[in-house]
Amino acid sequence: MKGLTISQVARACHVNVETVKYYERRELLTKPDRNESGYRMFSEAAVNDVNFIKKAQEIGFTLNEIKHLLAIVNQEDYFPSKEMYAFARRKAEELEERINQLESFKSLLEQVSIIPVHMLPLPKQECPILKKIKES
Amino acid sequence: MKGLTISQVARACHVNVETVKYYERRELLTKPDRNESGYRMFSEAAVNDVNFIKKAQEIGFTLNEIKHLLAIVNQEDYFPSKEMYAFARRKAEELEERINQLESFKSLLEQVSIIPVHMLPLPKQECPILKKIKES
DNA sequence: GTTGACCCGGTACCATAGTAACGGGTGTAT
DNA sequence: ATACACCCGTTACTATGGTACCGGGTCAAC
Repeated sequence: MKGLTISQVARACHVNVETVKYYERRELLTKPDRNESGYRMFSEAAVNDVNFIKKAQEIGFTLNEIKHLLAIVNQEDYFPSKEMYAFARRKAEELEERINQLESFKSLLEQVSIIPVHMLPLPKQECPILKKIKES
Repeated sequence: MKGLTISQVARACHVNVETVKYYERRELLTKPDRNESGYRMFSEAAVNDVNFIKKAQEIGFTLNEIKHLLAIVNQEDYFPSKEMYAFARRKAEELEERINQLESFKSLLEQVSIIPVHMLPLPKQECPILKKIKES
């Protein structure tokens, strides 16, 4: 019964041992095999799973959403369901909105961050950063 | 001593009374005046402040960042400092990265969400959504 | 045979951003 | 005068995503 110990998985994924345990508790990772001493022995797949979780998080999925994704993925004879496509459309719309919001604020930040220093000080009520936040 | 009660402020800003108290505790709102009975009496400015906080949150500032912003704003003779411009540039760069990340994922979601249903099922290992997350 | 690095489960703790509930006071309308 | 909506401060609780610590077991090297 060979495999990776929890700290090997953690190191491979640049996460904490406790985080791997946590994902197992949250049922994002399936219960690994145990050796004679009760040590978790993970397959290589677990490394992929953890990396997957971390990437999905960066994109903005919550752990619950990721669990949902993984549940779909881990079905036997999986194929992308209507559910999955609906989920994709919903997420795309969410992202659209979010991107527009960030874009408009980003361009504001860019504008204000190139105001030459010799033009300072500006009166308080004209601070473009704060003005923009108020309008947004 | 007139002004707005906490629930008037809360209603005007579409937030919970507890949230206003919470912002006061977190020192995002300055301590309001009190009437004879110890009731908070807020100025109209408090409504603007809460709205400001909510908008800044949507953009992605944390309450601590917002507190920092407000501290700068509330200085007498405020003018946009080098600090503020540096902050703007830093935030703009962060947003740039974040936007690119979201953009690439959004376009992927859009692509996959229009795959005609009659083309299903796809084999598991080709699910474009999950593939993309793995690559991202 | 003991040191040091690892493992176990369990529990407690952290930050963030609130929300809910407590017991008791206030204010107004009927 | 009593109902009802509001206010007070304090404390506890929620969810999310972890981290840290505990006492004790395991294992490989020296």
